[in-house]
Amino acid sequence: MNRQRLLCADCKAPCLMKGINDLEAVKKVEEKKTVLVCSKNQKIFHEDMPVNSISFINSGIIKVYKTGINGKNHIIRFSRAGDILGHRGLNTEYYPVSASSIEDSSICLFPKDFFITFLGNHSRIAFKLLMFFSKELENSEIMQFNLAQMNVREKVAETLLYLNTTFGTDKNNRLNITLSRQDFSDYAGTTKEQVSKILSEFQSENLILLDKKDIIINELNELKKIASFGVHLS
Amino acid sequence: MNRQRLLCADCKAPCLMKGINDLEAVKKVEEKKTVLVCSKNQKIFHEDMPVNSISFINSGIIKVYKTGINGKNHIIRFSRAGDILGHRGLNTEYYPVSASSIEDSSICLFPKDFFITFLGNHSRIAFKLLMFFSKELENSEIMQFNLAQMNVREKVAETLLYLNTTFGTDKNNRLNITLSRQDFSDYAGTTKEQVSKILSEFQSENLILLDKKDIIINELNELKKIASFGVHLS
DNA sequence: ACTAAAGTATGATACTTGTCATATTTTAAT
DNA sequence: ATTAAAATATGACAAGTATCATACTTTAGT
Repeated sequence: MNRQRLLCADCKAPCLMKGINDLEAVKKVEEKKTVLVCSKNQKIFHEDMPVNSISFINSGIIKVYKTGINGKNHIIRFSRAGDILGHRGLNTEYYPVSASSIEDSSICLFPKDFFITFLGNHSRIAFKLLMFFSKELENSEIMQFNLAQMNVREKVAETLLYLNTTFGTDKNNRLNITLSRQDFSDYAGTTKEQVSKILSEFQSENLILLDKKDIIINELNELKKIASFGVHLS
Repeated sequence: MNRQRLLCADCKAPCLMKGINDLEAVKKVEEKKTVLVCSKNQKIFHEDMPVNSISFINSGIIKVYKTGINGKNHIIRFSRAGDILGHRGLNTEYYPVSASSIEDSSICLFPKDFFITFLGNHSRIAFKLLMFFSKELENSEIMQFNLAQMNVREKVAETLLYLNTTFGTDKNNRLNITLSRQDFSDYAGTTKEQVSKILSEFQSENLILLDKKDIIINELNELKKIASFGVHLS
């Protein structure tokens, strides 16, 4: 792991700290930072753990979820480079959700107290964060709507659209994220068997192509039609 | 309507502007305020309307919802005196949700531009707002979880708990809010018929009592048990 | 007080979805 | 390369839920 890459000043991830021209401040931020490098399937934090830091993802993909019964979790979002992590710990002593890596990842941690003080001294960043929260809330409310009103086929189509928008595809329309059926269903709001069935269905309709663990999107517009009445995440 | 009651300085609603000791600022806020008095079932704003103001509810109850198909909406929340309304318009040009009064209500509107400038000049209030958004996000994610994982009986129990916590009851345990079966189901994430059936079921189990449009909560603890595996809104 | 309209309750039915069982494929370790 | 373990696919079935039809109750307007 190249430690050099994780200096705030050179960081390529679009984290919230970005855009501070005050080099003095960047240096202070740098000093307070801890870098966590973790492999696939590591737990970053768990519900009811005390919140000590607010973090930004430097690389990798993290799932944020609530643990349900019988190992059936509900995944709130998949976060990637530049995304903030644990921000909901701002107003609570204990995490209300869990987070695990689904790929090898590196994460920059800032002590919560420092982060809050920093916000107090940088109102532009505080405002940026406020706008970010507002956007997050919008997405969450869209998720509510979709979970409440879509049938399984629509939910699976909508999840494909979400993954396509959030992680994109390579030049061959291959999704830049690989999920287990379980993770897919925990996000979509159904079961792993239903996801298997519907994805096979989509494949037989030539909307997608299943290649090992990868998914290739053939007919984005058709998928959009299927999830058409839903509101889409952005 | 007593216009006097709606002076910011005397306002009893716990709105976000509260707690500013700077009387000069309060006066400025006062000047920018428009008061909207509306009767039951009035639309306050609708999806895709341009956002001109951020508001606080002075009295009454407002439902905030997304319109779905066949008149089946999804209600995001019921807001009451002191709650902020249209705050999601902070980062968007157009409202992502609709809002309607379900009781006679009065609402204080502040121009969006003024509100944003005001936040810039009062970082403590901006921070309060940030914490509020964080809390809202938490509640929304809990809703996601419940919509994804609860069965109908659990959803109905959970909705009763939500109404009980949010609006409370009078001394006879009569809920301080009256909803149509349709609104109830639009919040719970099911149909009006299912709500009728489950509420009847709860009544026959002596957990609640249905009295005209009112609901009397007899066994709060039993309802909590039914929704036990769910995470509860606070 | 009467009447029409709206809202609610409830049973029957059909459809959707989750669960279970099993076969097949993929992955990872030796 | 071989084998065991894990993940996935798929069909059969059961359970849960939505829809529809209809009766009943409540509300609001005359």
